[in-house]
Amino acid sequence: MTRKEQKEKTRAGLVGQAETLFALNGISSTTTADIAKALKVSHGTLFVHFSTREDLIKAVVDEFGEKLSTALGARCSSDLKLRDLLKAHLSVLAEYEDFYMRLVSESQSLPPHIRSILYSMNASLSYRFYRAAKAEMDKGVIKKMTQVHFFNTWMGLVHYYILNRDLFSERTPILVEVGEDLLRHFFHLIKT
Amino acid sequence: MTRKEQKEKTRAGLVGQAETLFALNGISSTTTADIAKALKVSHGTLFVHFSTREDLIKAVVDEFGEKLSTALGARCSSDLKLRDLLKAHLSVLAEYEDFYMRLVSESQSLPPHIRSILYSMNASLSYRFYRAAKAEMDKGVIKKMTQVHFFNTWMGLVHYYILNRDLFSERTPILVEVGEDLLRHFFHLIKT
Amino acid sequence: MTRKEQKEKTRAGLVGQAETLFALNGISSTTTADIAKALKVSHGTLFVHFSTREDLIKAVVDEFGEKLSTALGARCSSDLKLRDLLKAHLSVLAEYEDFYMRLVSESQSLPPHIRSILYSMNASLSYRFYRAAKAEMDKGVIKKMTQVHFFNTWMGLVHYYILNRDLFSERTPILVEVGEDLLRHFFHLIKT
Amino acid sequence: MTRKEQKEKTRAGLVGQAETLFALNGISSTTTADIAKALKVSHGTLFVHFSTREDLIKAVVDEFGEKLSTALGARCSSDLKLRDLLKAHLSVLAEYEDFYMRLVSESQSLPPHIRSILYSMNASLSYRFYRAAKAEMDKGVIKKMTQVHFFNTWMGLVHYYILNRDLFSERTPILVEVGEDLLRHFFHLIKT
DNA sequence: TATGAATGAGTATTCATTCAT
DNA sequence: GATGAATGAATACTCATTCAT
Repeated sequence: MTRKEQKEKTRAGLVGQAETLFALNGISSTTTADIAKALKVSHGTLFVHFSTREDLIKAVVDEFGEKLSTALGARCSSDLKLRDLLKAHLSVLAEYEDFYMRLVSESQSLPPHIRSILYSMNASLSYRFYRAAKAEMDKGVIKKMTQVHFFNTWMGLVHYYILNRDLFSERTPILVEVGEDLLRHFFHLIKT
Repeated sequence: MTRKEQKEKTRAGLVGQAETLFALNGISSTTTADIAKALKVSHGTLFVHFSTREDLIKAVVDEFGEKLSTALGARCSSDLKLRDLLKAHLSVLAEYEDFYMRLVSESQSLPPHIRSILYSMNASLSYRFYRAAKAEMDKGVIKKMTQVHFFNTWMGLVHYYILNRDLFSERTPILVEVGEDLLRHFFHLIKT
Repeated sequence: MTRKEQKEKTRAGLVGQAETLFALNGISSTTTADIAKALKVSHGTLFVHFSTREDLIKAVVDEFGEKLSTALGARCSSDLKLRDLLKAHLSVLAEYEDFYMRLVSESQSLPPHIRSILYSMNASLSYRFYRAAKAEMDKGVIKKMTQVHFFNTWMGLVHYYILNRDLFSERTPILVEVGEDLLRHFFHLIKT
Repeated sequence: MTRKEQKEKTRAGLVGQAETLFALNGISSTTTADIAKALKVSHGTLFVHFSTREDLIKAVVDEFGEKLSTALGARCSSDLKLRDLLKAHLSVLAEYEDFYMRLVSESQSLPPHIRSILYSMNASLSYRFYRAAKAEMDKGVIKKMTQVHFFNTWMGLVHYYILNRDLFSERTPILVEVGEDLLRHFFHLIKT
């Protein structure tokens, strides 16, 4: 039992250190040796747990997806209003902003099966947001638009702030800094 | 003179080949050797013209900024209406979409002084767009908002489509595929 | 007793799996981990039974030598005629041809004390063959020659076919394919 | 010119050192780092000249094939008698015996396109030998047999001595030690 | 005794950069 | 000024072996 626990601990440690270093220096500039060193295990140990660097990256992204979706689930009762839903989204992203930024920024250079994790995270998000938005569209409070348009507008804004954070503030997480403003602007856009 | 011309020609050739390869395979996965080979000059020659790989990247981005701004200037008389201005923007970006996508996507891993070139490209753009937008805001046709908000909304959408192009269409340039739709949606958002 | 039996069983299993994998993929490209995995025991277990990879190889070769010599013994009454003896030799080698090929092929890269096992296998073989051959030499049926010459000629031919089997047939074991022909040719050579 | 010469010199040096080390320690246990070190160039330099370890091995084997065939050509006028032809063969192999032994011994673990170099070396040899042998068969001096049988018998004997040289003498090259004896025995076998 | 997680010294290969010609 | 051979520090990955449980 202790044996399995120890293994899990090391594995989790590797994933954790990887996430930290990825967030700090970027995914592609973090080496497997860096990660092992950060956890103070031998370089070879990393490959006991992940047969490939890519495998480790996948594990990190997978875990990140879980974390994000759990955190979002915890913060959202199902009958949340649109504004609160988006606010929750921002606050969750803010919490993991450093890594999320790297993920969004480097997703192009990640293998497709890893990039697709990001996509599927967003698919369920899009659906949830639109359900809340639809209610308000029907009430005539906000403009009618398709689910894709709605989601792209929101994500476009959020990602733009994240990817260009050094343009907007030196303080981080940027989403805490500009979150209120972003939300207000978004609602200004979509209200009828 | 011929000496200087030759030198300039080689330098320009390197910049050109670099841009092509960056667009094709990404900036970080293009090696200096690839670039020299593409121009059929020796690997060492590249370092006669650029003391560092980073220097070359900077030159490429610089030149790209010029090209973009020239192309935009050529397509825009100063009294253009907002819609035509944005349409022109899209058509210029579409023309250089492959490289622009790499630039946006990898800008995080580029050194700050290169990333800042991107920013300054956008600064003048933002001003121009807002001048045209302001006219329509004053007429009450579109919602009032700050220059920054206006620009971020537009760029957020454009970049989101570019960075996730494989989500929206297999055809490229994506901005030609979805340009009309994007414009329509953007005006739907900002109209009063 | 059960303890000791279990231990012996594991040890034997390791030797068996090793032989199988050596035959299949070659000795030097089979890892200790592969072997343990094939027997479904832990990697560490292997080193409980054999303190070194080399030790295991030695055990495999030892056991193989026994097996070969037993099989040969079973097929040969002591008063066998030369032709039948050689035929028996071929049929025994054919049975274990895959591993035998690896052994002959890689023996140069094996440590001397392992290679010498091969040699001692052959020593008794040589003696046996020569005794049968001597009888026929005395009768004047086959040419007179020394034991070493006789044995080298036979083994040279056999090994040449085995080591270059892909040159002679795609079917395996090669010794079944060409055995008849080989025997006929050998007797053609040695007959007076 | 000096430039090209220098390059060729390094390349040739690498091939030469590789051959030496391959002969000394075996092909598969010689690392690219060993080879570079032996020539006192950096490890990276090796990959300027050979994009792959396999490429280098191929070059070594190719060059070896040339050398062997040249040396054989030099020693053989076309109207040589069989005995002199085989004697020449032995003396050439003796000269390069160490490497030849490794080549024969490890050919099984070499990629097919390299192994095929060995085969094609032998094909022309076989033809040459048989032409000389045929003449003597027609005269009734030696036994009639097919080209393949003739060649296999000879090569089988030669390779057997080479591969098991430590069995026959401590002195090397073994083919010098036992050459006379081998030839005499071979002719004893084939004479009518 | 068996386990299996951890080790660490390799291994081939890459690439921006240098420098003698 | 251009060349291109050489460099060497990295890089991901391998594997026999060890050792605490």
